[in-house]
Amino acid sequence: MVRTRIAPSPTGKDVHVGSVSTALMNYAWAKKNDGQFIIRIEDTDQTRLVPGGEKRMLETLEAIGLHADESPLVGGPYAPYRQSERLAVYKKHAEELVQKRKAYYCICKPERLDEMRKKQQAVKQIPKYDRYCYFHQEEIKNKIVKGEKYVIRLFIPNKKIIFNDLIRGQIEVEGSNLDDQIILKSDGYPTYHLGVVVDDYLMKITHVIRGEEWLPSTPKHIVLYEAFGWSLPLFAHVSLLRNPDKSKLSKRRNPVWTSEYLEKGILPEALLNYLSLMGWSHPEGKEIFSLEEYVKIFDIKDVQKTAPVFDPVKLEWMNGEYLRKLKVQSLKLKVLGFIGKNYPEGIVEKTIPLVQERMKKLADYLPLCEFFFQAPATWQVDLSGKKDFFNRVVGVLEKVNTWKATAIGEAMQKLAKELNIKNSQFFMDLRVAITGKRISPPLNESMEILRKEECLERVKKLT
RNA sequence: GGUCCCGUCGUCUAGCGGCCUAGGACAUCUGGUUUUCAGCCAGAGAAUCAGGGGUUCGAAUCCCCUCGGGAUCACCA
Repeated sequence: MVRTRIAPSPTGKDVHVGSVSTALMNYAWAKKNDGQFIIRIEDTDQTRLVPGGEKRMLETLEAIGLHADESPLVGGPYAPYRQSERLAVYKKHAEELVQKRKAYYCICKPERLDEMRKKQQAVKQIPKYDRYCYFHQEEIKNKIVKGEKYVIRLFIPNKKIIFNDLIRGQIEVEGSNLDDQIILKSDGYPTYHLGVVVDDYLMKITHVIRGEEWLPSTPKHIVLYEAFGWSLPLFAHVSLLRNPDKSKLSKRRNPVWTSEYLEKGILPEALLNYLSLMGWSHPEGKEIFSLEEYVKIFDIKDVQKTAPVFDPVKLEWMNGEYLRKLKVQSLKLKVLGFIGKNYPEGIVEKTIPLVQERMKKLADYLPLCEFFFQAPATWQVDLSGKKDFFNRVVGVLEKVNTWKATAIGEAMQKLAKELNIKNSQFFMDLRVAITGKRISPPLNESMEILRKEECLERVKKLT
């Protein structure tokens, strides 16, 4: 049975797209193998919690279609799925390690540790705890009994730690390069290291697929697994999404919160499709495919080691492809949902065919179609000297009886010829008169939708 | 700085010792369609496969070194 998980921390306003990227792989791997995909909230840092962050995160994940089989929302056999509700579990396990002499109490003050680190760095040594408390455990225990605050540290043995990564192969690290990690904080909360290891084990996670940033701490986790006497899950460390300057994707260079993309009218399907192409490619070279298809053919072993640059331009291209494939009815509903209920459905529906292939994201609709709902108040071209011209236009338009795009077009073409004005010039002036803009959906069709009276009114305004 | 990871067009990638005078996609540029903008169609430029050494009849593909980039070193995750 395959069980995967993502373990986000609610320390931001929403899910990071990078998290969605690894979530997608976890989801795909679980589903491909008829397993379960789990969401566990790692909220053990009380100082960095963002109110509402967890809720938004879970909602967004759900909204884009990455449904969890077990999570704080849907529950599951290993509940609770929120670490702050599992404190007793971690404490018990930490104490167990102390009993086994694999971990020890420490009451060293942060000031002393800081000073020590500074000294070590000054002589270019690896900053490491000096194990003072390890060598004075009995004395320390007495102080703790009397109420002294303490943490629990993991004892890192002096030996080579070797593990296999599904994506990167065998990785070796010397234990002597590692610091004795704090696994239980003085506030009783576990640190990440204890939390993940205990929960991944108890929740029977088989594949730990997570960001590359965790690679350096994986040896510490291995030590923990060994200290508990537990067998290891399989590890797969996925490369981090990058900014154009190759640094880790950050809000300075790109929107990083998933909701920021959804709010621009990027479709969840397109986002997932694009993200799936970061560090992985379809065996047939296809670029557009469904989540369902991805799940079927995804394989961890095909995941690339290099860290990809996240390209919002290609994302938008792909989103445009998705938009163009939609049925008018379905695009209409999406546009309506996006722009709000104040716009008349009938007109939105009629305008969709005119703009569908011009849109890259839902947010492109309104700038293109605003004029259908509101007469222009400003004009992108100065039309003040063209009163005579517009008078002629009004005269001809008034005589158009069947108000259809073709009839309007023919009448206007004829007038252009009569006036000896180039089509491009003629229609640009008319376009700006009707829409206010130099760029618009096809004019004749737009005028048809707008109705005769409305068009006449707009043109007359310029006479 | 220590440790670990990575290195094919601007970007995402294909490539798994001969099919590579390195393929596709986005972006860019040119032409066509045209009443603007898109879209669509056709085409172009763009990678000494980071560099240097090996191994081999043969290397983008295997090995070594150098360089470059990134991640990480907290009572943060």
